[in-house]
Amino acid sequence: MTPYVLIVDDEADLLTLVRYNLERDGFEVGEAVDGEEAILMIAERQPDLVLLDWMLPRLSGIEICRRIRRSAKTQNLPVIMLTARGEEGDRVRGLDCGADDYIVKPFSPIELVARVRAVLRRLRPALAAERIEFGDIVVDLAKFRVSRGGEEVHLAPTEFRLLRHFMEHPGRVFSREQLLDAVWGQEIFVEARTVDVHVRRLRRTLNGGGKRDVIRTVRAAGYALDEYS
Amino acid sequence: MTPYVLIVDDEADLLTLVRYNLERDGFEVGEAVDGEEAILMIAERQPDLVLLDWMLPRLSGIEICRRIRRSAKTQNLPVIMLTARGEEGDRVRGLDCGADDYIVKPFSPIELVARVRAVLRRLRPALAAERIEFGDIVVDLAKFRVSRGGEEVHLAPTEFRLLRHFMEHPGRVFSREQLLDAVWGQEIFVEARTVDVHVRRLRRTLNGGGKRDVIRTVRAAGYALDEYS
DNA sequence: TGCGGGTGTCATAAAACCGTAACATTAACG
DNA sequence: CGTTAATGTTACGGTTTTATGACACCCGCA
Repeated sequence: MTPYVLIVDDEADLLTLVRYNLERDGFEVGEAVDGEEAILMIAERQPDLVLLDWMLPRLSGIEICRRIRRSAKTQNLPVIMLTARGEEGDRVRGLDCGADDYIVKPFSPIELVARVRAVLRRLRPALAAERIEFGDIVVDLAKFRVSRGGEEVHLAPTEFRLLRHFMEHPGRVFSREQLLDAVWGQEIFVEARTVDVHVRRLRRTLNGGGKRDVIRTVRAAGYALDEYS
Repeated sequence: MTPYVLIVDDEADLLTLVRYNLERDGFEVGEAVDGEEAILMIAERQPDLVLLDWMLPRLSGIEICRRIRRSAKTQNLPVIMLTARGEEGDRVRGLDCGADDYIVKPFSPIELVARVRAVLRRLRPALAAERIEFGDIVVDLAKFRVSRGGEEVHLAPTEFRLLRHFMEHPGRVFSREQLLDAVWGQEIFVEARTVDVHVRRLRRTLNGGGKRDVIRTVRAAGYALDEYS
């Protein structure tokens, strides 16, 4: 199911940022702050993909990458390198040592997730699910398309993420605060009631034409995708 | 679909160069650094064509080629040999062992791609697609020509590559960063917003005469070829 | 050296989207 | 029923994102 991504970096801020964005996009995330910890964590539980900082204390990113490639168990483990701008010249070396892609810092969250997905799609097609279905609703993550009953509907970005989050956890109830965290972001400060408005908008576009309401309101608790008809 | 080419060479620089040029021209690329790895990779996933260095550690190129020809599964797998200047005398032996073509190093990227295409065209006509169609748009990769509704349109080089990239992944949404990588190249540093301008130019020439816009803007995500009318 | 297409960047216009508050409605509970 | 808290709905100003036009630079070529 949800792919497990290990991120190796010594900057706490970056770890937080990456973790946040990957989790928001439905990945499970592990963290390591240096090369040795990374090696241990990989041995303990093999990730589906490793995000590797170029410059690391103890073991350099390159060295870790080499080790990963050397071990039979992890030979095909997808690796993406993170390099600071100015180290771009090292790109060739990075790819040489067996990385599957590289990302130049600073990067946008969108780019990060896109690349992780791209690499997974290339190397672990089964993991990079690009389509979620629930009843007569289909969300295509690669094409950013949503349809209900075969009919295409247009969602604004926030509605899209909100729906996706619901569809990734069908039936589960989320409080407004949880939704704010998952869909908006943790550092963001918006009124909890704002969620109501977006749920409303989502309902309007999704239930257009008198279709059954797919979002269930749980009084004093939050909202959920409604499992039953 | 996009042909999958396996390069077998022990020089990292050459691998990178070839990969870069093939990918830029719409091929999918796999790499192996020695003969044994090549054999394993071929067994795992059969390529549509193999680029084989003559001089290789472990198993020589010739030996790999023989093995490829010996196995029933890979008997008809197209093979192109790479030979260093001075080894040309070996050409006969190379072709004897069953290679379909050979290229003398150093070679130009253009020559490489041209030969790969030529061999594919001869042996796997269906794969050497030099033409991509999408709706009423036709892109001729060999002639660098584009037409819409039978009418020829002129695209600048960048617009051409941009359109080609979209047409190779119809419907899929690409972020500006992904497009920069795929269309401009990974070493290039240009503003992400520049993509907007080229999309604009592509739209203008492609939609001339009030035709339907074929490029879909996905707010906060990127652009895609629009699949539906 | 002048010309002309091709590119990248910027400034500004236009569009889409978002958050909030205010008011309406509903559900729970006595 | 009546009260109260929670949710639904709407409208609107402000913000973010994209579209567009203009411009300067580069490069190949006459």
